[in-house]
Amino acid sequence: MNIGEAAKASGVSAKMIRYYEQTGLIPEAGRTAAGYRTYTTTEVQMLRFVRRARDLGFAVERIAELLALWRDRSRHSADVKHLALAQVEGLRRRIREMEDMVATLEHLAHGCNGDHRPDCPILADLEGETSVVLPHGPTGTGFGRH
Amino acid sequence: MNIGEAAKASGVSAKMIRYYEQTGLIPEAGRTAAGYRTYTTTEVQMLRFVRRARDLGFAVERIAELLALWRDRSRHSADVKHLALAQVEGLRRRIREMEDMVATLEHLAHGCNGDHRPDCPILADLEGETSVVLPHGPTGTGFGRH
DNA sequence: CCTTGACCTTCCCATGATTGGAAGGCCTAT
DNA sequence: ATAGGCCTTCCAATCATGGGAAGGTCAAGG
Repeated sequence: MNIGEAAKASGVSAKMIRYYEQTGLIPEAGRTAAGYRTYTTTEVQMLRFVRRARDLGFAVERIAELLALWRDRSRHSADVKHLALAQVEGLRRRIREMEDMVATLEHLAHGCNGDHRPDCPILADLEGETSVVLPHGPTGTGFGRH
Repeated sequence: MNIGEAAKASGVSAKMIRYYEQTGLIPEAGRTAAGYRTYTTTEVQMLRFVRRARDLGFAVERIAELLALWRDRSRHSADVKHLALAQVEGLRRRIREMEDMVATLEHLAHGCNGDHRPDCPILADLEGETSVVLPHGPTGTGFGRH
């Protein structure tokens, strides 16, 4: 299977397959006499693994760790779980940050008439030194506050 | 006021002030005879505006629009409000995507023993073609789910 | 007056993941 | 044999930010 077919079968673009190979995330593919990369179904499976992990928001660096565990048949599932939960933590932190932004923006937008007049508390907040930074309140799971 | 003081007063690093000037987000600063950039309190206020908008997650491109409205004394507050609510939309969409990831990861992690044994449904999911993609519900607001 | 240290200037490079394109080689079907 | 669709490598751009080098400037103190 050449790189185009592997791309279609795995959902990873040919460009990215070469990039992953170049950066060492995946091993170098075999080559035909003409220099074309060839892929086995096992390698396509690995590419799908990478794709799926990306879809779950894992950084490529973490995916390298996941792949190492995947290949290690004497791995401890605790290590895998730890990576997954660390990822959850990171996602939740970013979600919280964005929720704070949403809360602030909605608060400001609520006070804005949204008509033809120029007066606008949103701009007033942005320009002033007394900004309304809404903290994220006691909502949520209470996880990972630090 | 030179760039270092302006940076301290606005919360925008000197590096970023030069970058914003170079990319046209902010106008070119005045210069001393020796070539040092100088900043007035008005310009520092503009930098604070930019800083605050970044804190609310606005892309620099949007901030350019916000600054244009800020400067336009015959603006319509509706335009400002529209930008703010569009930003809320964008944030909510990204939050929803990440919440989907969290839900999937937690689902998978929940099924993982997390002990010394190698068996792990997380890896099984990543490698398989039958992935458990938890969808976010029927296109609601994405609220009230976790 | 000269040195020192803290500032400033421009220029280049790196990040992370991804995409785009150019120039050239290969393969297959007509 | 030629067309077109693949493939190869290399180079550049994205977005916002930081790091650092090489060199000029300024203020304080000896």
